[in-house]
Amino acid sequence: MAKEKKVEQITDMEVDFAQWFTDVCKKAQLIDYSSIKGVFVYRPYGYAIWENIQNIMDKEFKKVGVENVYMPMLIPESLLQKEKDHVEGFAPECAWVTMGGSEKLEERYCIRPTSETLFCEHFAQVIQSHRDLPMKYNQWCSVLRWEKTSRPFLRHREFLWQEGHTMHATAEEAKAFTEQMLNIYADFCENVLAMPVTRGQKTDKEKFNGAEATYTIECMMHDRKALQAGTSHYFGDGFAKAFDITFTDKNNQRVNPHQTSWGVSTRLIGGIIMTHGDNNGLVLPPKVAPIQVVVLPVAQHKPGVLEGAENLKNRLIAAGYRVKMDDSDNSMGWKCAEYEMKGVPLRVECGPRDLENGQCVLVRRNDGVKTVVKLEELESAVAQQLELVHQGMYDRAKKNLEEHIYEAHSLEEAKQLQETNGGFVKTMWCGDLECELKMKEVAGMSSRCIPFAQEHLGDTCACCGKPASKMIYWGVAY
RNA sequence: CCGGGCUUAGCGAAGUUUGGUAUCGCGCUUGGUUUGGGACCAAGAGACCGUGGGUUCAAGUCCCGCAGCCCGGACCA
Repeated sequence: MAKEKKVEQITDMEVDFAQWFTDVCKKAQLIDYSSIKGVFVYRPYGYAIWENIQNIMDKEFKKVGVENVYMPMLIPESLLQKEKDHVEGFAPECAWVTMGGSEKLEERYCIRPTSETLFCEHFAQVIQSHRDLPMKYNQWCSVLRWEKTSRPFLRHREFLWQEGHTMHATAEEAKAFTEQMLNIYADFCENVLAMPVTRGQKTDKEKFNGAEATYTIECMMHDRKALQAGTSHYFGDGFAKAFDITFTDKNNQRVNPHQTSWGVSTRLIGGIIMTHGDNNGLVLPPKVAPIQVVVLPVAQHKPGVLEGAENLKNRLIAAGYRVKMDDSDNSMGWKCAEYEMKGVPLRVECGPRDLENGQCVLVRRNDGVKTVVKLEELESAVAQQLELVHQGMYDRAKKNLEEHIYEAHSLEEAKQLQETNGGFVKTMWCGDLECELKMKEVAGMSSRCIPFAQEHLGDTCACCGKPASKMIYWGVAY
């Protein structure tokens, strides 16, 4: 049976989840290590996933009026230091350019860890009037943060991302836009990546340096650890004041605009791997899979088989799918295992017996289910099966998320639940940093978010017993 | 950044204790037989043993530094 068959060379996830993850990244040819710690090579198959993410997401950005720009990679130290909280947060992990050719530079330049300061410098130049607002910019680029530990996709020193930066005339409009972008991320994760998310707000401890509020989408991986998949920040006018960004409003008053920023990174690919993968390898969501359908001719030396398979391939390409046909000399078993490891959502098998009967066999990657279809119904059957793959993946991930959210009313109970089950532990929380630190110390969990969908679990904080009105999710995070 | 383990062909390993001709499996190349779940036979190619020093007649093996990888911890929007 397809489902039980194991791909050799990949460590079982039940044995060692971290090793399984590394094996999948390497064997599915997503990524390669370079000679510098934390700096990775994105191989064609891995980069293609990112390109598909970019294409789909970029269209969503443009629907809400966002324009793409490109900012410099270098930030002068003096510019970086203009906003106090911001520089304090990022200084420890900045990398610096100190030499230009053989000359020592007068001022050192930081390689961007994020580009708020560059955008602000530019906004100060180009914003004059309320008629210039809102200004909604985004850039696709890489950033550099000198992390102490690194893992493929989850924590790189250099990683690919997009960072959106917008300026608005009023606080209300900026706040609303912050939430709108978070919802775009959340919908993208669910509808495109089949990854269910929890939407909520970060605590002050976890929020972005310099932000007034940070909103987040949190996902649960197959090993029940949490992954922050995207964030959207409301800045108020803090940066605008620090960078002297002003505009003349309708009443001819000079005032500061209100700002947002929001980003997702190639960490999303890590999320895909750990949400959907299994012991046979990668399982890719159909909408971003570099190969959506692989056509495998069976007994291809027999007359007519190769032509028949080629015909199916061409029809699917014409129908708009990303298709590959493998007519190499490798055995059928080898090919099946290969494309399972690479997570191709749908396999089309086409052999002499199938062609005689005017049919082919579709096999879903996520659950191994085989469907025999008439050749004339190929296009509609593929569309239907890909939809079922997406839905099956989403349902499984949703079940994993929902079944591993536990309710606790004390630190001890939270610790117990985390140790036995993993997942999210939800409690009431008074809002004090002390209690957040205590939870980390006692139960090893950080706060993940204060969900928008609040529940009333009681009247007192699970950590200190004082009155509490907020419900919060805790978890062990990547 | 702290502690532990590791680095030998594209991949996975043996060889390191006791210094003395670099070994095995998979993969790769060529030819042939195969092909409905990782096929088989035959002949080949492929390694400055992570890197820089040192000890020695002689270093994959012993000593010192550095880099990278993995596992914990701390740190991390």
